[in-house]
Amino acid sequence: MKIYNTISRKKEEFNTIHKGIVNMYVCGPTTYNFIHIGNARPMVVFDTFRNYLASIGYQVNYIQNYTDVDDKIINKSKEEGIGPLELAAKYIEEYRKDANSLRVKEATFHPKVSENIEEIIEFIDTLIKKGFAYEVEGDVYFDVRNYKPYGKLSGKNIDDLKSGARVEIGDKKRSPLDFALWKTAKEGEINWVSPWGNGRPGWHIECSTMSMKYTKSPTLDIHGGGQDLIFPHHENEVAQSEGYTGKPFVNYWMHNGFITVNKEKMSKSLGNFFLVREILEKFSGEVIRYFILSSHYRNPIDFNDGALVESEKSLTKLMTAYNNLEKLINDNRDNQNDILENEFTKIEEKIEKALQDDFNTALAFSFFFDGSKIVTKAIKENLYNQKGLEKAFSIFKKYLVDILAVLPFEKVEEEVLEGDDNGTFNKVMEILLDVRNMARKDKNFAYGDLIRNELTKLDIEIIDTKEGSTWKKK
RNA sequence: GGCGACGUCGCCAAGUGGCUAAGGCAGAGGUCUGCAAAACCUCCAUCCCCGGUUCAAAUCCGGGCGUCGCCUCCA
Repeated sequence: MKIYNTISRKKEEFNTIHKGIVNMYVCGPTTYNFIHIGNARPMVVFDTFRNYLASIGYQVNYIQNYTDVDDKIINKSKEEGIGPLELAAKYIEEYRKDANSLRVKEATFHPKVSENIEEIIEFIDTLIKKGFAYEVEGDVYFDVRNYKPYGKLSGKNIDDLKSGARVEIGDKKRSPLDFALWKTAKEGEINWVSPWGNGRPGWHIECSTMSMKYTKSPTLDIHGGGQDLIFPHHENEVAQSEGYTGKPFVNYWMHNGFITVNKEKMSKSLGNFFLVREILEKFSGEVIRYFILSSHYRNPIDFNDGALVESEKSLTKLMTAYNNLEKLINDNRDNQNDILENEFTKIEEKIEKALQDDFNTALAFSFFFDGSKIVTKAIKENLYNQKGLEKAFSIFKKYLVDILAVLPFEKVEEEVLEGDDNGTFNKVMEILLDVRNMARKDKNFAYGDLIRNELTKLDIEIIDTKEGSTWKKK
């Protein structure tokens, strides 16, 4: 297994600290809003990696935090007129709904900041005692100058950073690079009692504290997140964690690329984001998941409606093959030909090779398109037997259903036409189709085609199948 | 300005030294269908530019040009 490590900028052979166990931490959401498709990428990507690692025999201890104490939450809670923790709880619920739609499974632990304050205070206190942090008027800052390797993850050096750093008016920090571990509470803000007065944790400290607590280990095997977290968030985590333990914090740093819109980064501050909630109205979660996994996780992907339409079509192709296999699986055909078994043995090897190489999910998918072709051909030409079917089906199931989790899926139902309140329109359409089919039965195709053509002009498509005729809005 | 990533068919996207440069979408042709749709089959690129290393480069090195990200909350 090879994994690209941000800190070395190379693919490295993956070895865990404890044999057979992976301790993996991925930065979770700050829960003050619905999530957008950009937030969905790390969720989907790391969920998939977790599934894969489990499939090759690791016990994966997967931790994802919920940041429920934060400036943005405090501000939003004022707007919505409810308490910050209440607001966070509400959006955690919403987050879980979206995660569920995207087939992202629960982590082993989902620790919250508000439930780990005691540990955070202990962590900060130790940093002060070790000389890595200092207190000023109720605030506590990490002293970057005292942590020499600062910058090793993001490849920056302290002097460059200093010259470009923003100095805020009234800043109490000794150096502009120092970051807050503990913030004094402003009037009326949520706060906890600490040795430095009432306040709350800074942003970075939670990840260090909770990752160590829930893995019971000073060193993580894998720490993941979006590329934009490399600096300063992850850099700061390294500093405070290694300051605290004196041991390496993370063995493999993994960072996913961005989702862009018209080649521009999607972000809340730019306002060019699409909520997962909105997209789910038009496409199923599996389609979104396929869209994300059909590029390598470190590459940028550009989001647009067309891309999802394309993803849906591609996925439909795989779905068709999967359905065909499922239908025939109990056929008990006794045939000497073992083409499916042979081909799918080879396909599985290729898939494994792809996933072993820094989780190349895009490449893995391509083998399923080849596989689908083979399935179709074998069925059509009657060149299959029970063993072959079972082999092919088990490969589809293992990877597409369980690990990549994009099958089975259902297309999101087309909405009924505007202005249709109680199904009247659907009934009218039914009548129209009945009339047309009566005409077709009488071989009066001119009438039938007239109806079809006129409806086509209204963007309504008629589809004839053996079972009957249906329609959909284009 | 500092650091980093990337540039492969009309679009998306694998491939990082050597068989015919994967796969998907779109397009073309065909099978099927009363006609359509769906499904299925077939076809469709020498890799941004220039120079170098090598028996051999999309793949390594140098130089351009271009795109994007981080350096401020952000997945």
